[in-house]
Amino acid sequence: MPVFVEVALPVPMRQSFSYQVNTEDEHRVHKGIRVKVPFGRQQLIGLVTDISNTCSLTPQQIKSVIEFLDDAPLLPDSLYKLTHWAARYYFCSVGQMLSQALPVALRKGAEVTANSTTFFLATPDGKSADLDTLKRAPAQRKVMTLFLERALTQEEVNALELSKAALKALLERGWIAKEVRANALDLSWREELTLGEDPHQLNPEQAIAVATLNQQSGYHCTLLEGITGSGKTEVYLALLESVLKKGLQALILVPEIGLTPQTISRFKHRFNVQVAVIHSGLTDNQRLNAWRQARSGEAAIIIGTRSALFTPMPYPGLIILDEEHDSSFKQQEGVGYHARDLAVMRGHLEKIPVLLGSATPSLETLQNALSGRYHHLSLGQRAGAAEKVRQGIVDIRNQPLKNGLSHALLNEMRIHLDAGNQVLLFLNRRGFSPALLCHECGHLHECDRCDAFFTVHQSLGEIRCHHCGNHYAIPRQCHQCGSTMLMGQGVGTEQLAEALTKEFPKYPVVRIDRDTTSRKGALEGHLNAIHKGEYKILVGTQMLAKGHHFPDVTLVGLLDVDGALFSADFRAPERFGQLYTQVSGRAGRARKAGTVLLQTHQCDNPILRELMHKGYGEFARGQLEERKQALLPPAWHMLLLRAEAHRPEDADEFLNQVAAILPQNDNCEVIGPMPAPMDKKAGKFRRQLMFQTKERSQLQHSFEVALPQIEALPLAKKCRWSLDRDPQDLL
DNA sequence: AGCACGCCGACT
DNA sequence: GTCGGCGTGCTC
Repeated sequence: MPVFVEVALPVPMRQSFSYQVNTEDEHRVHKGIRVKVPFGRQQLIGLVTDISNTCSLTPQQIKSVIEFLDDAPLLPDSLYKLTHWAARYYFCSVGQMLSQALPVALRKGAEVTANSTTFFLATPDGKSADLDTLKRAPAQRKVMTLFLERALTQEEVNALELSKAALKALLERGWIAKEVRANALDLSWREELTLGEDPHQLNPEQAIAVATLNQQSGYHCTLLEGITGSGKTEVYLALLESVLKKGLQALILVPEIGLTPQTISRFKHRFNVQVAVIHSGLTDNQRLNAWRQARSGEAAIIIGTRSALFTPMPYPGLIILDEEHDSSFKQQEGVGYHARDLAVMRGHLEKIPVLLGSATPSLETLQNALSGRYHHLSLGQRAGAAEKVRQGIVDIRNQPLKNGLSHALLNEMRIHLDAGNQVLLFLNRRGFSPALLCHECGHLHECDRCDAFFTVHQSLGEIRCHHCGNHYAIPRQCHQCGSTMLMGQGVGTEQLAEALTKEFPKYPVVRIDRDTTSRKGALEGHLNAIHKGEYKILVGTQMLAKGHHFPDVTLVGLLDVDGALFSADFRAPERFGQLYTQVSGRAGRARKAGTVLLQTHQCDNPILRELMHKGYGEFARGQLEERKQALLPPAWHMLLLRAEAHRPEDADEFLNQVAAILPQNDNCEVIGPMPAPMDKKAGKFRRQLMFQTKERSQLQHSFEVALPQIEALPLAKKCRWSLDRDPQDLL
């Protein structure tokens, strides 16, 4: 009987591919192993997802497996299940999901386990050599000094970026030698755990949290809500200790920006165990190495960003996701999976506890905590927002603005700068979409059919409601006061930094945003310069808010509050609340009193009032209620379809046909198609369609039925389209 | 995603 | 005359 296999390949197609297995290879076939197969004119490596004796394709269509790369499944059963679950949830193929989940090196055919490690070590000659003979070769001398301390692996040598030439010279001299040693698996940490430092004394709150969490067994998900500086990390460390003592591994996920050397060393110093670090900056081989350490069980702690979620652990014990509200946990391109949601599912499948930590929890997690699905623990909960900070609102209605800056703010800046302090200005560009605002009276143009604001589409000359699709031409006058001073566009960071340089020539300005920090190490460099006081005025986006401490900053200004509060993006107020809470905790942390100033046209805005006076907790609960009223996530479930075409009609027509396929009733609604807020990008026109349902299962079921029909539409091939389940932003 | 085929503009 | 631009189509 012939044997066929289904293979999940790393190609962006929602399907698997069938191959035949040659008779002599049949004994090598197992689910979950890697195979090399012919694919078009290329050869690819994929994972066997199924084995059967029948195949619906004709013999001419089918090709044979070229090679079997593994003897046993690559992933533990729980991760295999997680991948399948995620593929179904995000409406993609297992192959697409795996291409995110597996280290690139494994997709290129690397061995799963390293059998040997290459070491460089000092030879007896080298040890007895006189270093002074290297006086004229400082590079060699430096390298040699390192090797006299201990042997280094090839990996370490690469990571330290030692001079290749010096290394070669020393090898030729015979002072150091290369040695390949067979790997012995060292799992001693599972038998006896030693601490690198004494644990800190926990305060009563922390102790209660740790005790509560330690009582749990099997799957549990807990939200640890702890204000900035309340010592969440100390709770993590105490928890890790008890998990590691049981001989179990822990996975720690942190936001992209949070994986600093300081964070890593905090964990490394406490426990004498191997820590595998996984982040996007690693080379393919470094990443593979960390993955192997985790998979073998040698690494007791795995710490990483989003993609580290898929790291296998033979002895799983705990998953911690820090700053769970951070949007970097949601993948933005390709399969848009959310590491937080998948971490919870992984905890389920592995039967281990999951801990979500944040000072400003996402509404999704808050809802689960309030409904009892998750446990809820609090640290340092105080009434009101950060008390030590002076909060102020600058009403900028009808005020002359200089590049987005009011007189009041400029004056305050001057006071703080002249006192020798630093000033931090935030421009919340992310999630920015212009509402139509009257600069004279502060009136915001609102949709007559929804409780939502219009979004300005400068290129189309129209204003449009992104909740119902209602649209009009851009009005020339304010509907409330008749003024013609209508604003639709804000200022950018670049323009602002330029203006500030002119306004305060004595005080150097630095701009921190995606553009100025894209180069590797650029952010670190800027931050160091800020700490040294080389810059006095700091201009930036959210990037600056996260986890960085600037002890000399005493004034924080938020300029684009209106944009954040009235964006077409329904998550904008939530994000603003998180940002505001973070920066309030930032200003004047060291002995110096801090001030936070908000510029807004809406100084009576209830959201703003609530946030400033009652703090994030109350604010977030209010927001949750609003989402329920508006049938938005997390109350309802959302799937966003984006389409892009050279001709806007194609994208529109395609989405119209999709809309006709999708069910619409009391529990399901379809909104759009409508232009994406950034409707024209690189000469292509972008349109989007929202599908929302009351129940999660309903979205799953309805769309599983609709998807084959959508793919069969002739227009589906004419435009580039993609799906985003639980979208983070609609922009 | 790759990779090939295919059909139009500025260069040795 | 061709090199190369990227539109379109296919991959078990």
